[in-house]
Amino acid sequence: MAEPAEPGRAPLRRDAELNRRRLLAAAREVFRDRGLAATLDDVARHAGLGVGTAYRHFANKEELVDAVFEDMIDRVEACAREAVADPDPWHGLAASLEKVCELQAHDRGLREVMLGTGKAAQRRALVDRRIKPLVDPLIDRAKEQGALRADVEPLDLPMIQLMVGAVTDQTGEPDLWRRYLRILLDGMRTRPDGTEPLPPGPKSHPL
Amino acid sequence: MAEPAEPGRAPLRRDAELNRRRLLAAAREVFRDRGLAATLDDVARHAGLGVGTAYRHFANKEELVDAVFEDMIDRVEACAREAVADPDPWHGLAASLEKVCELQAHDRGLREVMLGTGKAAQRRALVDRRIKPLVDPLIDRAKEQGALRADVEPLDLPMIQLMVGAVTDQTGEPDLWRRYLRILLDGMRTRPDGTEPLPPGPKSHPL
DNA sequence: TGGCAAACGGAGATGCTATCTCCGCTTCTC
DNA sequence: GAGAAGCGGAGATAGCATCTCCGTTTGCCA
Repeated sequence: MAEPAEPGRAPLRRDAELNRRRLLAAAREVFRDRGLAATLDDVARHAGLGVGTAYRHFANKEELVDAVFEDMIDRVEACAREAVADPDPWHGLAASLEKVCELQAHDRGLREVMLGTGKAAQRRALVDRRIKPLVDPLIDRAKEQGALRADVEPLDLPMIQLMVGAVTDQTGEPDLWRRYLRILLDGMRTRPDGTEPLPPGPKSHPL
Repeated sequence: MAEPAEPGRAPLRRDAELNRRRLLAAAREVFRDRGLAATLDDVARHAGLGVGTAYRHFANKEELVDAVFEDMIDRVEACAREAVADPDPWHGLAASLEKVCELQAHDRGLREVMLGTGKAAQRRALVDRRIKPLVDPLIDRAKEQGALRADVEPLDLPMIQLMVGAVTDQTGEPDLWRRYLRILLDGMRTRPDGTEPLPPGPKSHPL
């Protein structure tokens, strides 16, 4: 009567269902450590299964990436919500960026989804649609508070992520990003001594 | 008697010498526009020559990249020297970064050499060895001047370039980098209201 | 428990792309 | 004008990722 697996799919044999989960778990690890360029063969081996099995469950790699990516969206959104709840807008904004950057720093696959081109860009757009409504008001509040310089725009935030992600990608140092995020945050705070206005921001969506 | 071409190489037939130059010029353009991933075949076609000719002049792509890269070093160093001559240390430092970032922004091949891994990293190290002695004193002077925050380190500069390069790479917008370089520079200036100290910098050379 | 459908495994077919070679033909040079 | 130097570009070679096929194993239910 009950459906142990997702609905809309004919129920799998017990071993098949187990293997499906194994594949998803393996994919999460492999994508996290080696990025989206990993092959389905890699994932299958890491799950202790044959390639054929992988291809029975997922028609191709994209499908598997999509499946894994569901998780990522939730984790990213959770970060944003948590940070948005902060009563101090500036602190909330900074914390929000820090959270997301931290997620990215530990997960190469996530970085590639958040910063990449092609399919990755479409996925990233999906996150944006869920995150933007949460974070945009935070930006306004931080400006009213006088902490965030007035010429910062919402689209600057993904660019910050991009830059910070590049640091981790290139160096492999797991915590170095914190230093440069701090510099960027300090650069976005209003200064008592004023600043020249920022050069123009992204024309449309930057990624 | 005179050697019209570089010394140390048996003189080439006139047409061969011309083709060699054509190849170098084509390589500069192709690498600039399409990055180092372009093939020797691409370069040859762009030069209006056959692949065979390309391989007679350069044993492989690496050799060609090295040849083209000589130019790049000189241009980058020229930037640095020009900016170092600035009497105002902070302004000189900022201008120096801006110059290099501008070069990078117009040249995908240069970006890949400056920011890439593998062979590219070794080449980039070569630039560093020539640039660092010029720029390091500038950092010290800018700190003494009180404009640059004291916890900035020399190795932060290549990281800035990295981040700024990532902006251009991802967006393709040719001037967007200016905005984020400005934010980074503002983040590196000392603030009248003080700042928390920066998280630790790169352990060794970051790239 | 027997038997059959479902699922598995993994070698290898397929397709793609980049690197580099080879040799008949062309162009310079003396 | 003859011999050497250089050219062109088809195609050999190699590497790699995707996905298929089918003989074998496993779970399921009567």
